[in-house]
Amino acid sequence: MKLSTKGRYGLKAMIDLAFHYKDSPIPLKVIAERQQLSESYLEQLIATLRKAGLVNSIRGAQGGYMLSKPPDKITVGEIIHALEGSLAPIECVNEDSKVSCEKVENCVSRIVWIKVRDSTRALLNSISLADICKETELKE
Amino acid sequence: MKLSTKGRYGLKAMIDLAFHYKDSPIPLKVIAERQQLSESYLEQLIATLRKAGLVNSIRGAQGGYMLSKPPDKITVGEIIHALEGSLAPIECVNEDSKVSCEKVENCVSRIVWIKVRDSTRALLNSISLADICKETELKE
DNA sequence: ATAATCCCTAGTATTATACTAGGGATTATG
DNA sequence: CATAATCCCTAGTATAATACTAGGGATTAT
Repeated sequence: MKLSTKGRYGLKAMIDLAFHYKDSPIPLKVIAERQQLSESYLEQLIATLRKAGLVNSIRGAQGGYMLSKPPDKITVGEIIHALEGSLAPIECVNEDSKVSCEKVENCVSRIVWIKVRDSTRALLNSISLADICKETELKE
Repeated sequence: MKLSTKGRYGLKAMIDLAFHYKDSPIPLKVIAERQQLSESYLEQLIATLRKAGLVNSIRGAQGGYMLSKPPDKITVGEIIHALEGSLAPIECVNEDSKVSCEKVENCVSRIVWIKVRDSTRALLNSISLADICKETELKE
């Protein structure tokens, strides 16, 4: 039940962008330094986020990345879904996938995994980047 | 965020044992056949469950396994914890582990993972094997 | 005595993760 | 217009985890 570094690092990068939402485009190099992540690895993660429409990029000198929407319009759920795929804890309750198990109808444990999927999804969808920024500022 | 086969198969085996709680010791071979799982792999999983005190075993002919407590006293949370370890989605919010991140104090995303851990834990601890048996019977 | 069972350890194929490396395309700036 | 700063893309690779298989020993009902 572990999240991979894709989700972890990607979320960190997004939170970094949210904190600097007003500044404009932040080069990946800066994010990588601030969050202590490998730049070339982060490049791959942010490519995924860009394709999912969560960040915009500006190429060339003075370019960089920025959120595609204000921080209160982007949820952790969207970010994790883009990076890690479905939140389904097992394949047979993954709606994104076509693979379905023939035993679905009488699978005894299926009920449990649907509940886990839905509860995690509801929780992550309820937290926006703005919420995280707010909570973090309060602590300081 | 996927569960491994350890958790999935192990839970299936436990549910199987719960359904046959009144019958006496069920040999692993029978569980493996009913649940369509590899017997020797299941052997390793049930060893973990036994060490965690969730099942008892009887050796020799006519032996087998049985739940150590009635199905309403065993939760899915206990089973998954035994098989998969902590439910913490990332290491730094895993209380079982000694490894701690020095950046804990000002880690922006930590808050999120603590919430995920706690919500999943609460959910899984609230579901007992008896609950699953009940729900499954209702469907039939 | 035998067969049915649990119990234990070691090995192994496959896959996923977490990167690194290298080079091409675009654009602001002097 | 040259250059440096940036994004963009693909391919490779080391490590670790997963999901098993295999083989044999210990125990006990019949």
